[in-house]
Formats: sequence, structure tokens, C-alpha cells
Amino acid sequence: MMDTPEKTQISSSLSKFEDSPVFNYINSLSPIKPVKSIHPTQTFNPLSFASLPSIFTSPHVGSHKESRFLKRHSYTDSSKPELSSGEGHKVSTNQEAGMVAGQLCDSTAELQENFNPGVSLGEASLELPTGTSRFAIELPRTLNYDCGSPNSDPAPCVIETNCVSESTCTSLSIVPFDQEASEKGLSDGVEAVGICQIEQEKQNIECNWENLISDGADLLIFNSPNDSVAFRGAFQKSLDPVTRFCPTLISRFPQNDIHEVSQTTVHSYERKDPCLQTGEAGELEEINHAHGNFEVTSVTNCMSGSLTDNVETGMCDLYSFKPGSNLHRGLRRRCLDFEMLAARRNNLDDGSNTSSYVDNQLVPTKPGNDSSRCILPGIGLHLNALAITSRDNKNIKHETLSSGTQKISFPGSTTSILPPTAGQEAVHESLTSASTEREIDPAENGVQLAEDASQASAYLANEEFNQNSPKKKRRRLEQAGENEACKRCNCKKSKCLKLYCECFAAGVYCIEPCSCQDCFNKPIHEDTVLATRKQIESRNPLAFAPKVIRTSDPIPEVGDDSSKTPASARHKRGCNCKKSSCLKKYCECYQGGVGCSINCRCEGCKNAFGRKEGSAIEETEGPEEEETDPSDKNGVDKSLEKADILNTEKQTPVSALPTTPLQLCRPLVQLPFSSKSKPPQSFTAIGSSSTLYNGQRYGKPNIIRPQNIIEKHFQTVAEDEMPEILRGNSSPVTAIKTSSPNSKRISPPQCELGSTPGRRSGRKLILQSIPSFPSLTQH
DNA sequence: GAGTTTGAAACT
DNA sequence: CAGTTTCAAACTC
Repeated sequence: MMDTPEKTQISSSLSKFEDSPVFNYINSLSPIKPVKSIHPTQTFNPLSFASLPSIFTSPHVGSHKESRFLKRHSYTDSSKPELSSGEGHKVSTNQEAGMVAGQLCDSTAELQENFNPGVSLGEASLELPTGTSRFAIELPRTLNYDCGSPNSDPAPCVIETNCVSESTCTSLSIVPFDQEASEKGLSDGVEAVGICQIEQEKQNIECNWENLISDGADLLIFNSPNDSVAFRGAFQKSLDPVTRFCPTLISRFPQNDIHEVSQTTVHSYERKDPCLQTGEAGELEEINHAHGNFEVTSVTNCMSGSLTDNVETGMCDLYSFKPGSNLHRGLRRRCLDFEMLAARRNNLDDGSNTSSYVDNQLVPTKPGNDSSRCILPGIGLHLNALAITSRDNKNIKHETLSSGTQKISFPGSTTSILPPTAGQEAVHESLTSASTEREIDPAENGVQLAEDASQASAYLANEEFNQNSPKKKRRRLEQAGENEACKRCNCKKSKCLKLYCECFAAGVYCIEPCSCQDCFNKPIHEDTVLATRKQIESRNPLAFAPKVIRTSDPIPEVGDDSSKTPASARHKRGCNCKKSSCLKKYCECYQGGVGCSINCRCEGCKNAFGRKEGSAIEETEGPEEEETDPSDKNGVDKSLEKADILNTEKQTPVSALPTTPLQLCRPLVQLPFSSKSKPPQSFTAIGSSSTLYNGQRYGKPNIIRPQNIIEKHFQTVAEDEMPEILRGNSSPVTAIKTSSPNSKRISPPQCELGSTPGRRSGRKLILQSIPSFPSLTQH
């Protein structure tokens, strides 16, 4: 170390005067090769930053490394005035060739290049999949470290003649660059070192993840700048790249059966951030496959901070997100998506809504390019859908898989056809969990995407995708499986800036098919839309949250028909139906394909998906139908059909929770919002600890990951043991509710189960028993 | 397609 | 917080 700093200083001081003094000095230092040594010295000067030197050590690297270093310099410069000042000239000189920004870009490119080889090496030495994953993960970190982290300090060590030592010293960040080393034949040693380092990092990462897992809050928050960076990068990337990710991930998982790897990666992602996941995944792929410059560049950019900051700020401004909050991410994404869309639309055709519409529509219609779009959205959708219920429907899975698999063509959704293999399922779960996490981000993207995806699916399902009349469209959509994702409104007075508007409520811009009047929910009026959203959210943070929340908790509200009501899904607020008997779409619960819960204030509930406790008692199935019949047999029939479907599904052991298309669709749409709107609270609460759930039901759905795990937990445990307890008992929410008027209702159900309090207590116990991921169950 | 019903959202 | 109004979807004809 000592030597290096001296060298650096010297080099820096000499740099300007390189010619004579430097040479002399160098010559003095390295008797062997005065000339070559010069190179490094120059590099060093700019590199004076600790980290860089290592790279410079190898003469080859020369230009490339320099560029890299330059980047670092730029970063480091801010952090380290000394270097900047001293080196400034040098740097500037070096940079003279290119602007700083240009350097960044170049550096990024270089990085990528470097990475690729490094990856290959690492993989070769290590396991390919793991290596790749690691690598991807590592990269960001390394970058981060490079930037300003103390780690850079070791760089001086690098200055030392030994390339190997240097590489090691540089460690994380530079290791990948081993190309040089490899070239020199040092590769072996370097690789070993690099691998070790990588492994260490990996371990660290894992640990971090674990920690993160423990901390729900952390989960939400970017673990490391890397995450944020990755995320940002992903963000920055166009949708297309993002779309890539999903398919890649999906494809990989099932194909390779790299369950562990995939899971690990997924989990990690999940834990961190959905966004991150995508980003990282994307990185991986890109690195592996195409050398995606984007990500790296994005990372570098993030390093620079300019882009990311801008984005964030912009996003924040738009939604007034809180920087620290976990939601942030999701919000950002949403925002981004939103903005992205807006930007696109604006770019495409400022005035033309059509362009935007095109986007939405295109998805279904145009498999090719659009597919990419779809993909992103699809991802979001999938995620959302998944988020809704990890288990849920095959449909969801299919969609997710299909979408995931396919940017190409939703028809790919046909993937649904493919029976999910165990591996797929596992992947699925992981994905779902991930998706759930993403829900946040997907929020916007998800919504839009979801719409797209839904549209696509609908399209697939129904050729008729014609959307001439909203009603027809709706019906078609419904028929299609009710991919409500393609929402179309018919607003006349709300200007599509109120929750009355489905599109707005779903966080989606209105599109052509909409027959709304005086619509402001268009990219053109983005500002207005955002402002309005803010307003609404200020009033009700959960306004855009998904109305139907899927929760692993079967328990919470359902006191009623255990069989009918999908425990996992509940309407956030519950319905207030009085005349529809919760048998028509007027009922949000019914519409969402979920049973009524304690939260509901409905009267004469006959919800086919599950009655409210009180109502359930009141009405047995037989009588219900009878009662329902009078009012509307037709409607009932329809509803029953759905209900039947659900029932059948329920009957099937697999889908404990009915996953009607409705559910899927709705939740999808809603989810995105929820993610957006979701108050950070929910997230934090969820993530932080199981204990905090009170208010969090909403959040739950968002928290995908825990659900998956927990859900499984519950399912396994719960199904056997839980059901009774859970059924009877009230989730924390229910408990809360008990205090509320609803509690009255609750009491009657007791008849079924016995002592409610006991249930509650039992339930609590159960929850407690589930230590790690309490959040899931929260309700 | 027009009109009615319905319940959420918004308002007071 | 409760009551009322507004709104647009859902539904019927």
C-alpha cells in the first residue's frame, strides 16, 4: 500500500510534467522497462484514484482501462478532491479524447466487454449459472465500490507491478477485467482470486439477502446502491430490454432446472426489489448473451448519478414519492412507466393519443416489436397477477409463464397449455413472489402492461378483440377471461380524472377504445393526471391500491364458508352491496372474484365466491340460490357460471384459491396501482415484521415474496391445521374489525367455530410460529 | 342503443 | 363520520 500511494502521488505530481520527470521517475522505479512503465504511470496519474492503478498495471489495458479509470476518476473526483485536483489535469488530458460523459459511455462499453470475459472466466471456473448470477450481482457492487467506496483504495496496491496482485487488490470491481490477466497467462491465478472474491461477495450478498429477508423494510429498500443502480439501469432501459428479462428468466428457469440458482437469484431479487430483479436478471442475460451495454451503462450512469437522479427526482416529483421509502422503487417504476409511456407517446406523436393507444393495442395486435412492450407489461401483469395470488390460477401462471417466456407472442401465452412442471411451478412461485414484490413497480407498468398483456390474452382468447363499443369490449374482455386489463371507460363528466374512471383508477391512460368525453387521462395531460393522482392519493393513500388483495391468509376475514371463499383473496375495503346480493358485478368483491369478508357491509350477501360470515349463516346455499333467483336468475346464472368455475377450481386441490379471470384481471390492474399508491407503510410494516400488520392488509398483497414462502407454509400447515382456526378466527384485521360494527357480524359466525377469541388466539399463535415472513399472513 | 339499476366515489 | 350527491359501470329491455 505504502508504495502505491507514493507512486500515485508522484505520478500525479509528475503527470503534467510527465515527459521528463515522469520518465525519469519511472525509469528509476522500474529499471526494466522505462518505456512501458511510462504507460502505466500516465494511467496512474489519472488513476491516481486508488482503484484504477491496478488496472493500469497491465500495459495492454492501456486505453480501455484508462477509460474505465477515467470513469472512476470522475466518480472519485467528487469524493476525493485531492485526486481530482491533482489528477484533474491529467484526467482532463486523458479525457480530452472524450468528454466525461463519453468516457462514461465508453467505460461502460468497456466494462461490458471486460465483464463478458470475466464472466466467462468466472463461469468456467465456477458454475455457469451461479457464476453468471453472481457475476451479475457482483458487477453492480463492484461498480459501486469502484465509485467511491474505500475499496478503491486497494487500487494503489494494484499499481504494483504484479498484475495478479493488482487484480486481486482491485478485487471485486476490476476482477472481471481479468482479460488482461488471462491474456498474460495470469488468468489462472486471477481467476482463482476473482472467483474467491466473487464467491465471497456472493456469500455476502446472500447474507445480505437473508438479512433483508429478516427485515422486511430492507427488502423493500435497495440493499445496496447496486440494487438501486441495477434498478435504475433497468429503469433507464427502454421497456424492451426489460421485457427481455422476463422471458429470459422464465426460460431459464424451466429449461435449465436451475431451481436453486434461479430461486436464489429470484429470491434475492425478490428480497431486494422487483425492479432489481429485472435489472439484474437483465444484466445477467445481457452479459451472458448479448453483452447488454444498457445495463452496464445504466449502472455507470447511476454511478454518475445524473441519470438516475434525474429519473428519481422526476418520478418523485411526479408522485411525490418519498425517497427513502420502499415504495419508492415501485413508485419510481410506476412513475417511470408512466413517464415512459408519456414520453413515448409524446415522442411518437405528441398530440396523437393514437400512438399511445397504439402501444396498448399494439400489444395484442402486434406481436413483434410490441411484444417487447407487452413483455414489460406482461411482466408487470404477471407479477401483479402473481402477486395477487402466488398459488392462484393456473391461468395466472400461464399468463406469467407465457408472458415471461414470450415477448414474442402472447400466443406464447399458450404456454399455459404447457402443464407446469414441478420445476416450472417452483419457478413460478419464485416468479410470483418476485412479481408480487414487483407489484409495486409494475404498478404502472404493470397496469399498462397488464392491460396489454390482458389484452393480448384476451385477444388470444377472443379473436374478437374489436373494441368498438365499450360495452361490447367489456363483455368481450370478460368473455375472454375478463382480462379487464384492457380497461376502457365511458366517462362523461369525470374527465377520466377520478376513480370513477376505470382507466384512471387502474393507473392507465385512456386509449382509443375508450369512449370517454373530455378525457384528460392521456399522456398529453400527464401533468394533470399525475397531479390528480397525487391529490387522490393524498386523500386516500390506498386509493389506487388494488381493491382485491390476495393474501395467503385464509384466515382473516373469512368466517363464512371456508370452502367458497378464497381465503387468500379479499376485497380491500369490502363491498357495501344492498340489492345485488353480491351476485353481480356491482359488487366489487364479486367482480374481483373474491368472497365477501367481514369487511363487507353488504346485505343479503350471496356472493358465489364466498359469503360474508353473517350472510353465510343466514343463507345456506340452497336458499341463497332461491333468493337470488327471484331478483335475477339471469344474472345469477352468469354469476353462477363464474362461481361454478371458481368452485370447480376450488374443488381442484391445486387451486385452493379460485382464480377466476376476474380475479386475475382485476388484481392485475389494481395491483399496479396499489403498488404505486401503496403507502410505504404497508410495505414497511409488512416487511418489517409480522407484528405490524394491522393496517397492512393492503400491503400484504404487495408483499409477494413472503407470501410465497409463507403461503406455502400456511398451505401446508394451514390447510391441515390452520383452516379451522383460521376460518373461525379473525385475522388481525378481523380482530380490529371486531371492535368495529362488523364485529357484530363476526360474533355470529362463532357459532360455527366456537369461540372466536380462541380462534384469534390460535391464529396469532400460528402467525407467531411463522417467524421469518410474518408479513405474508398479515391480515 | 337507450334506459334503468347499482354501488363506489366524491362531496357536504 | 354520516348522509347525500355524483358518477359510471353493470345490467335490462
